[in-house]
Amino acid sequence: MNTVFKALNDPIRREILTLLKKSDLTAGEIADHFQIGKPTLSHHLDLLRQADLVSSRKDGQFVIYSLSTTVLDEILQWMYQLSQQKQ
Amino acid sequence: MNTVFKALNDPIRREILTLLKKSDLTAGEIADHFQIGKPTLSHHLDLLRQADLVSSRKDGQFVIYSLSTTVLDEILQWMYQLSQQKQ
DNA sequence: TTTATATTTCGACAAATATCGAAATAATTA
DNA sequence: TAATTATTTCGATATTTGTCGAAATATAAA
Repeated sequence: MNTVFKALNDPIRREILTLLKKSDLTAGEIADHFQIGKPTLSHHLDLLRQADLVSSRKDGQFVIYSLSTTVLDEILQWMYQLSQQKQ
Repeated sequence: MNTVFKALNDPIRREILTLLKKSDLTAGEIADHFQIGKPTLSHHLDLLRQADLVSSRKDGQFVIYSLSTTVLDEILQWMYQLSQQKQ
């Protein structure tokens, strides 16, 4: 839970998730969407992977990233419980 | 959105939300649940309030905190969109 | 095998963050 | 009014985080 909220606590990482929602992308393709260096992006991807918010697979010299939704569902569950009105 | 994820990115602050889900509490009552100083807790409450995740009202010399769910609902919405399978 | 491309790791640094004790503010009680 | 209680603000500090350039690793192409 900690790692997930940490991973979500950054606009670039949240934008990465939104990009990956549309389609899988290589690290380079993701980097093209932002004005930050490759090492920085690689670090962001690492944090997202640590939180199990994305998965990656190697394809030749490329690394392809995909969105993982399992953990998101857990957080959704937690937030839903909180947001329910008490009675 | 930034301030909300920032506020949620701390176990103590998330625990505070869970406590407030059960009932409204004064700053002191919240502090009693944790092994941290009053100034630190006051700071946590401030971040939660900045994110509109809690509201506060004064009652004599006490300050009573309550959970606010409006912003949680917005985040829920965002996460739900992400978690939905693409087709 | 050399060169080029894609990505990550390393080392460093500036900015942000959590924490604390002391002091300040506000309201209550003696 | 003086003393007490509840909470926040202030100033300082240690830790974490985002960022970068350079170097390392891995694969593909010439």
